[in-house]
Amino acid sequence: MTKATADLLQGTLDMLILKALSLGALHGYGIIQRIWQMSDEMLTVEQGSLYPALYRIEQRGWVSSAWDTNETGRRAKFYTLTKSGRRQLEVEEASWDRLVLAVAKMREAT
Amino acid sequence: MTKATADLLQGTLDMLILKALSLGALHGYGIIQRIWQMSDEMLTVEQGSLYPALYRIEQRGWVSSAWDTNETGRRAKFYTLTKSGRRQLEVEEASWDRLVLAVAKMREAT
DNA sequence: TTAGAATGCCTACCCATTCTAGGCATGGCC
DNA sequence: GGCCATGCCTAGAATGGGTAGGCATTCTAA
Repeated sequence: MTKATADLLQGTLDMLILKALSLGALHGYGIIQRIWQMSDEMLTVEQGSLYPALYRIEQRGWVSSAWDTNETGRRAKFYTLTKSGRRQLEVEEASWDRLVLAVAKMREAT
Repeated sequence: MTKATADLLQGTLDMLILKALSLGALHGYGIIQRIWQMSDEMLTVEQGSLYPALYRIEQRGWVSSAWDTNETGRRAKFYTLTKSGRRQLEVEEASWDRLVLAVAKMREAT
């Protein structure tokens, strides 16, 4: 997983994490890989960004976490999207869409 | 100009300012209004965000400024996009497009 | 067998940018 | 005269992502 991507914009990471978890519970390290794959290898999330973000997101009640073992038998902390998190994802996606639309309008403007 | 919009994402403001100025030189207060209009009244830029951003952008050589009088005879500081600023706008638009594309990929992913 | 890469978690600190909340001056309009 | 719009600016807070570490375990290749 080599790095070939630009930095994220501040404010997009939560949405990406929630989106990744909407496909099923996953541990932190796996979230990074899932975002990488889902985005066609365009989005790289750094561990130093992810773990604080997961903490933040859990505090807000959008995910819950539990230690478990993964398929290879290693201990890992699995995060699950909560109902509230699913709603939040919708909110953030809608807000993202509005911004993308607004910027598109700017592009068209003469 | 009532406020009916979400906050910008950190990192998008420069692009918006440069884009607004790509339609012609303008003073600060006018940039806010032009962004508001170009975006179909979706994007509100606060003065407290704009003026520091303009200072930053001028330091980087992307705009130049000069005091002048506007059409109503008031003194105002007019900003003009430089060659370097025009290039920067292209860079930021391309990077924006990449991010939008990557997020779209995330949306499609199963 | 042993070194290093990959997997997995975490923290402290830095840094950039945006917002809030003010201040100030001028001009137009009721 | 008073108020709103126009026009510029600043200080400080808050946010959140990045850099750069640390640590433990497991797998793989030399």
